[in-house]
Amino acid sequence: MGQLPFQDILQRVPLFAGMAGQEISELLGCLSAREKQYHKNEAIFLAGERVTTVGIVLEGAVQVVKEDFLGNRTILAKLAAGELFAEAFSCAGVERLPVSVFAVTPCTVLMIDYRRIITTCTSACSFHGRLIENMLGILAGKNVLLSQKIEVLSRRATRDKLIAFLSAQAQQAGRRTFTIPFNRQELADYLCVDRSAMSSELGRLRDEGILEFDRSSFRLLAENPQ
Amino acid sequence: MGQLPFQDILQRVPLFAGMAGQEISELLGCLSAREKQYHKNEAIFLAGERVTTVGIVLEGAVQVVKEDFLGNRTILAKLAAGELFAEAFSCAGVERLPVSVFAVTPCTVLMIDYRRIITTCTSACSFHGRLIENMLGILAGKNVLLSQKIEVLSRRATRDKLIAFLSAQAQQAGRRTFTIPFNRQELADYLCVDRSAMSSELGRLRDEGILEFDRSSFRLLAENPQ
DNA sequence: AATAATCTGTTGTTTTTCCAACAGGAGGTG
DNA sequence: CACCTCCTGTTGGAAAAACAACAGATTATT
Repeated sequence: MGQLPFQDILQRVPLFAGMAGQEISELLGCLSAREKQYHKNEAIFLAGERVTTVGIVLEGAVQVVKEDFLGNRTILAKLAAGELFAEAFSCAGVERLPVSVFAVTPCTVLMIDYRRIITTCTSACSFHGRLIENMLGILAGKNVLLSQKIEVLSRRATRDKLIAFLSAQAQQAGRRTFTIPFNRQELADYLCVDRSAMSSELGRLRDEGILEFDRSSFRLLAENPQ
Repeated sequence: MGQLPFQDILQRVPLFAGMAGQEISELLGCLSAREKQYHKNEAIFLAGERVTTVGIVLEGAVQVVKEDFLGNRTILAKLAAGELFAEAFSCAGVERLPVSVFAVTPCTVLMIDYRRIITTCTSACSFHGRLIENMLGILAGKNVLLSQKIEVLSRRATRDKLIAFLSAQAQQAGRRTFTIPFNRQELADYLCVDRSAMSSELGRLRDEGILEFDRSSFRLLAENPQ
């Protein structure tokens, strides 16, 4: 690897949190990490393949895409430099990749074999432990976010989705007044409901004295019975 | 620890996959795992606490519960012997537990400190590596399942939820004919829709020649354009 | 075999959501 | 300031889902 060409990016990758540039460089050698180039629109992974590698975008952007049996394509995520992909599938050892990954621009990707990550090398590389810890933390953190979203999406009514979401936000903030990281359209997308219907429902909740809001700042009013 | 009292259960815990009883016993010592007893209805973890331990149910059953700011309680999961809990929150290092865990029957729980898991002991215990690998696999597997569910729940219409779910099932089975692990009510619960409305929608899809079904076995018919 | 319990599909009514369209307000720019 | 764009709230009609209730099948139980 020698001089790290993407040092600035690599240092911001959560997988390498807590490591300095030189340490990352050593680690990458120990992991036999390989840089790969892709043309625009080229497939990085195709659904159905068996993958055992974790990908890190170093340059450009990639898209994670799912196709249903009717041929409908859904873009599940768009990843920029520094972001990880295929990590869950690799670590879980799924037989067939249920999604495809494409380069949306010409891009450079760092590929690391999952088995290299979990196999602690007895030799020098002292940061392997930290790597595994980071990986565990990343997967667990994603888990928490996904569970949180499912909890919200499990509510059938828009009203209940809003209450579930806002409750969670308040709980996270630790107080009844808080701001959300979404505008109305983004919130509607997150809740998977229609923006205008959601807006009406927010108005109704306000009229009923359950909450107050102004733009992205909210305040829950209903008294907790306990 | 000496003679493992819950050996049969421990051997079925995914976290200890690939280890024999004696090996698990050694490992538990190295991890300083502690058995704890709880009375019926006793709180094991309370929302708001900071947890750094992974729990494993050895005896009895526990419930994971979430409460929103209106005081509505939702049972997120009911866990039986052999099942893990709080692992994602511990590994992710969340500051405040967003859920509570209660004993629904008198029960015995094995508590393992997360930091003990990630810190490989240099000494004897050769299965520590496997433990970490298992943990990674568990978190990643859950990740895949949660993502799959979100993908389905993100569809607004019941029809689209059904197609997304059945497509995923077919893809997993590797063929167009497959059986699902749910009856109608369970499927409706998974999709978070009304059973009768879902049933009607299934009928409509059948009438339109998109799928065939009998009980829990399905067959997707629409020709894939590619 | 008879009975009970569960599961599934169907239907009509009520409620909710979606959709499209518009208007007021905030913020940015020339 | 005038103009533009983006964001938010509102409304009315169309569509979909929820709900309740029931009947025929299937499965389990006695």
